[in-house]
This record gives sequence, C-alpha cells and structure tokens, in this order.
Amino acid sequence: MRRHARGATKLRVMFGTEIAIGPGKAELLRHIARTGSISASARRMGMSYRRAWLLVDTMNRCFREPVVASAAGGSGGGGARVTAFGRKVLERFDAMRRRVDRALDPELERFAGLLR
Amino acid sequence: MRRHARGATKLRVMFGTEIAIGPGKAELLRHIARTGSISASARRMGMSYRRAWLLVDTMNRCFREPVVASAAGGSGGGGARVTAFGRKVLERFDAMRRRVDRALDPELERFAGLLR
DNA sequence: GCCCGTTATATCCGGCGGTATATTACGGGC
DNA sequence: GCCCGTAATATACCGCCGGATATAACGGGC
Repeated sequence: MRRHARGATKLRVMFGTEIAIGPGKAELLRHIARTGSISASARRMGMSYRRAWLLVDTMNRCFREPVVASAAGGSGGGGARVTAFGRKVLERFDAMRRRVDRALDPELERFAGLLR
Repeated sequence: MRRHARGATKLRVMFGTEIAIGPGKAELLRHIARTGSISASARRMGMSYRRAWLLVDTMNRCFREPVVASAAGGSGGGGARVTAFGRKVLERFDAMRRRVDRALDPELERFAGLLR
C-alpha cells in the first residue's frame, strides 16, 4: 500500500504535543465505522491491536467526548462503534483536508516540480 | 518552549515516505541562513549536529537541487549557506503554510471547540 | 607549518515506539 | 455453565531514531 504520493501533503491537528487526529487516525476511524471492531480494523490496516487501541485512546482523551465507544463481551465478543460525535469529528477533519488540498492545489503543483 | 498551540495544525510535504520539508526543517533553514553554520544552528535549536546534518542531507536528497551548500575548512572553519534554490523552497513552503492557515481559519476555530 | 572551527563520517549507547505474546474481563448464544 | 471473540491490560523484546563522542578532512589566517 502506497502511503504517500510524491509531493503530497500531510495534515495533522495537534493537541499540545499529541496528534489529536491525522491521516492515520482518520483512516482507523473509517475502518472501525465499517467493521465495528478495533481488532479487525487493526488487522486490515496491518498494525497491532495494541497500537490501534492506543490511537483510539489518544483520540478519546484529546476530544471533549469519546469518538469511539467500545464494549467487551456480548454478541460477537463485543465491538466498537464510532459515536455521532466521532462522525462529526471525522467529517470536519475530512472537510479540512479537502480545503487544504484545494487551497494548495496551485502551489503544490509548482512545489512538486522542485522535488527530485 | 511550547511547540504547538492547542488545536494548531502541522503541514508536511512528503517525498515518498520521507519528509521533504516541514516546520522543523523550515526553521533549520532559516537558522542556517542567519548563522551561516549548521553546527551553530544545531546549538541554537537544541539539537545535535548529527541530527541537523541529517535533516539538511534529507532535504538535499529530496529536492532537485541542493538547498544548502556547505564547505569544510577556510575562514572560520567553513560554513554552510542556503542556496538561491533553497530560499525559493523556503518561500514557497511558507506561502503554503500561510495558505493553509487562511483556508483553515474558520474550520479550525470550530474544530478546536471539539477538543478538550 | 601549525592552529582553529567547521563539515563530514563512524561508533556506541539509551530511550522510545512498536510488535508479539500472554492473560484477564466481559457478556450474549447455545 | 461453557464457548467464543472481542476489549483491555501487562510484559518482554526488538528496531530505530537521536544524542554523545571520537576522528578525520578541509582550508584560510597567522
């Protein structure tokens, strides 16, 4: 999986020194929304469950409300879901990304010409 | 030194998996332009010479032309200068940063309200 | 020709981020 | 009450990034 195209930009929203949300956490949120599971999302993204859980934990700590609600036990052994608040966070982050892409479109094209 | 304000954004321009330029490398370039020395810049930024040199090396490898030209020996023991090409890179990166800040200004304000 | 401060490179080492693994808790289905 | 798959947590281990240190090359000043 190609992570970053040549000359692409990466946007992160910082909360102090921690990354409240960035490309990776946003993708993780989308996986959790689709699979309803942190561990399944971790497998699909090729990362350890521990890392996925830490990313979720960081997000839940950075934002005013949890972006992911999880439950252990129950049908299917439990699961995790993206809260309505989490969907809003994701929507706004994606909107920010689109804005950045549009705003940088002319600049970035020229800037990429400076790269090897 | 507070590195990132609450809810601030961070922009990086990727070259494959490497960071061609970001906030840290941009600041390093500005220091080199002022001091004419990699080691002096490293001291001022509180990092090792090794790290500063590696950052410069990464930039020089990512871009089509060197952004820093250096010389060992000579008056003052040598030194480093930011090339005209490097100044252009820095100018354009700063312009991109400003564009991002302006484009995200309304979004970011609302997004910050979602943070703790 | 020696001194000096810098660039450039190599080596060693500690901390940290990450994986891998194991263990426990949980709760619905059967 | 057992099974199952997940969440949640702890532990051990490893690789890598970065700092600290040492050394060599360099070239102008004196």
